Amino acid sequence: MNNDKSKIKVMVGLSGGVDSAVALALLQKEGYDVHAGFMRNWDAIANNDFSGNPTLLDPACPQEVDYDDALKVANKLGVTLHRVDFIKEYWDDVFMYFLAEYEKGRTPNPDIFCNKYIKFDAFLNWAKKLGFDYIATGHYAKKIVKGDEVFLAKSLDQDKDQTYFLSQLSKTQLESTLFPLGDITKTEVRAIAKALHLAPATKKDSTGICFIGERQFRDFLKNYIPAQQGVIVDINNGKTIGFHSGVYYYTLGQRRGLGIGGLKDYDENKRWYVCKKDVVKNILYVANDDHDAHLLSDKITLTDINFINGEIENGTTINVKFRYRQADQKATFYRNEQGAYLVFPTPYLAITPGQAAVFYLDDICLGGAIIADLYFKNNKIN
RNA sequence: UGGGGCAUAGCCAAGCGGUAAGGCAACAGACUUUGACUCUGUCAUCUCCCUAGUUCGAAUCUAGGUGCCCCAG
Repeated sequence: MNNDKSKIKVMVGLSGGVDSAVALALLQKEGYDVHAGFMRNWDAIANNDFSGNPTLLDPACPQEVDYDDALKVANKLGVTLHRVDFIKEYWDDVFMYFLAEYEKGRTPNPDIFCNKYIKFDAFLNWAKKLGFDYIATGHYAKKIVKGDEVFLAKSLDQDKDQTYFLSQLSKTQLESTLFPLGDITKTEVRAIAKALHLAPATKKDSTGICFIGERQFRDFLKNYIPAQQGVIVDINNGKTIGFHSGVYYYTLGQRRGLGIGGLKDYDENKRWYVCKKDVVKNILYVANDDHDAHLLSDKITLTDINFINGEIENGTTINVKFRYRQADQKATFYRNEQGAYLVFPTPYLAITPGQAAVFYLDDICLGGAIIADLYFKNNKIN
């Protein structure tokens, strides 16, 4: 059976981290004709990424450290490493969207669009042009093939499941992809990397926006969206209780960075949470309770609706994740002339416009959408 | 310029003679391929507005300053 797979050419996206390194090793072991591709999609200097960037003074650019790690892995496994840049594509298709969303007062999820437009589009097409049959990544997700149909499913390691970030993929994109880590745990991945003496075996998982990295977020945004000071208002009594440096920089449900504390006549044990952003008036509304009624919604409208295997029937109740690593919650999907929306059996807390609502039926990821407006008892609240 | 009250960390605040609670904020770390949430830790020592005194010992008592608040002008 190795003969069959040896004729299948797979381009593995190799990031320099453990996950993609092990993905590569596993596919190679299975007998595929594997190559590796290292992407560079962000140029900190060219993209004016200075403020809030902790790596500027590093002796070696972190991307080059990652490249070195990727190269070590490729060399260790005897695999050819290609290198490709999608800096323009990332800027145009992901980062412009990201900034436009923030300017509207929303909280976008760039990594979802990075997958949709870069890894599973620009990178996939690049690989196809080079004659590859598939791309593969180190995502924790399963691709399940049943006859002619292909499904996206949660990874075996439920704690690491990354289908949330893959919710905007099309069936076509999925068909050309392999997820070698879908059936193993993170612990096993680390163990395999160690056993094979792969350089990133003990490397810390990377976080922050994919391809950009860890940033002091508010300062990072200030490179592109200028600070505009304004007031912070208690949504429950309209009183000004503080000042912010720009409503754009905050997320609904956020607590940190408000600088409000020790106000008289308030419960001293309670913290303040962002519950509304008025971009036009530049007002940030907050509430003094993590369960304040103003944080609740019972219906949300959706844009960018994507069903991987065809749209579900109007009125179907499904499981939905509104943020990464959140427990699934019940919601009923509706679509009419006005658009699509979800209705909840009970009000949910701090749902954030711009983030993804991702649909599940058991372990199958049906697709997802982007959260538009929030409603509570039929009143728009965002 | 008569009377009364209060001055403790960025903010709120406990403490009532025995060697500075707690909360919020902030910061750091953990978690995390977005942004958040969450969790853990740190955070007053020529220290409790200043000065002098009483005392073995004072944030706590006394006197005098200084500042703020309230009532009466």
